[in-house]
Amino acid sequence: MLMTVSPRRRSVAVSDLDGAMAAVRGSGLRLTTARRLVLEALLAAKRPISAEQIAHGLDGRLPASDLASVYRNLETLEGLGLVRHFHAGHGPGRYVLDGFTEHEYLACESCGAVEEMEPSALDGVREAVRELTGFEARFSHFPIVGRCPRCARPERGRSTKEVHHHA
Amino acid sequence: MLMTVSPRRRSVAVSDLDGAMAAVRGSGLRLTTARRLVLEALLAAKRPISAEQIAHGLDGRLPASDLASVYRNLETLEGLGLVRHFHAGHGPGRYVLDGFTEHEYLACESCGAVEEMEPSALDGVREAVRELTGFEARFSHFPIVGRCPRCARPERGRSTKEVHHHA
DNA sequence: ATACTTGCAAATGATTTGCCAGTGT
DNA sequence: ACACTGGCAAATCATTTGCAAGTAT
Repeated sequence: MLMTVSPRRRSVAVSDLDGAMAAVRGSGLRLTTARRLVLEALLAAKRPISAEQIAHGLDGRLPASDLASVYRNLETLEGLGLVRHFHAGHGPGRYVLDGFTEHEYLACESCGAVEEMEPSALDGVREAVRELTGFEARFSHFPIVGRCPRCARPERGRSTKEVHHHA
Repeated sequence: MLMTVSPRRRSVAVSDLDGAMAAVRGSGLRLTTARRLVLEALLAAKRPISAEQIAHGLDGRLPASDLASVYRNLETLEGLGLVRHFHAGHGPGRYVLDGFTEHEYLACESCGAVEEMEPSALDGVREAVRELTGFEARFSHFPIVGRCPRCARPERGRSTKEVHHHA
C-alpha cells in the first residue's frame, strides 16, 4: 500500500511550481500532467482548498481533472512533504502547498473562517494544554475550533488585524 | 426542517433513564420504543459511542434498531439537550447522554484514546487561545487533538517502552 | 519497454432524506 | 383519529479502490 518514496527531507519550503516539480522529479516519482495540475491549483489558490476544487480546476481557471486522481496525488505529494491538509470542522479536507512549513489553524464554527498561524504562535496554548492535561497538542491536522473574534464579540467592530478567508 | 421543539431548559443533567424519558415526554415529543432504545444504549454504554453501535444494540446486549432512525433520534434528543456528540478525529461521531453537563475532550491521534474533561479544567487553555488569537475556543464538539501522555512520553507511565494500541 | 499513473466505475463509510406504513397520546 | 415516528430503500458527501489503458522516463 505504501509506495516506495524515499523520505527525502528538504530544509526549504517549496512554494513555487518549479521547486515543487523538481522535488517530485527528485523523489523518483513521475511528473505527470495530472500531478502538475494539482500543484498549479494549490499554488494559484494561495489558500487551503478542497480536492474537489482542484479537480474542478478552481472553477475553470485551470483544466479539470479526475477527482480520484487528485486525491491520490494529494496523498503522494503529502508523502513527499510538499502538501499538507487539515480538517476544519465538517466538510471536505483542505489542502495547502507549503512544504514542510507546518502551520496550525483555528476555525470559526459560526462564520467558517479559518485563521492560519505559525506553530510557535500557539506555543502558549500548547503549554497550557500540557500543564493541564499532559497531552501534546497539535493543531495542524485538527484545528482549534471556536468562534473568531468577530463572531464572538460583534460589538467591537473591526479592531483586529487579521485577514480571514472563508470557505 | 426544524421541528417544533420547545427549548426546555433544565438545570440538572439527566443521567438516568426515567429522567430522560420524562424529559422526552415533557417536551411534547413521543416516547417511542426506538427512542427509548437509544437512551438505554447511551446509558448502558456509559461512554461516548457511535450511532452504529447504538443501532447494533451495543453488540447484541440490546435489541437492534434502524440506523437512520438512530441518527434521527440522536438529533432529536440532542435538540432536547439530553444528548451531545463530538468528533474525535476521523471516524463516526461519538454520542453521549449527559444533558447539559457539557464536557470537553482531548483525543490522542496515535492510540485513539479520548479523555473527557470538565470545561472549567480547560479554562487555562481557552484563556491562552483568547490571548494569543482572540478566538473563543470550544473543545466540546471538536476536541483538542494531539498525543496523550503515554504516547508522547513512553519512558514514563507503563514499564515497557512502546507499542500502544486501543480503540 | 516497463513501471508508474491516469481515468472511470464501483465500493466504502458516515449520515441524510423520501416515503409510507405504523403507533403513541 | 391524527400527527408524530419508524423502517427500509435510496440518495449524498467525502474518500478510496480495482483495473484496464495511457505515458513518463
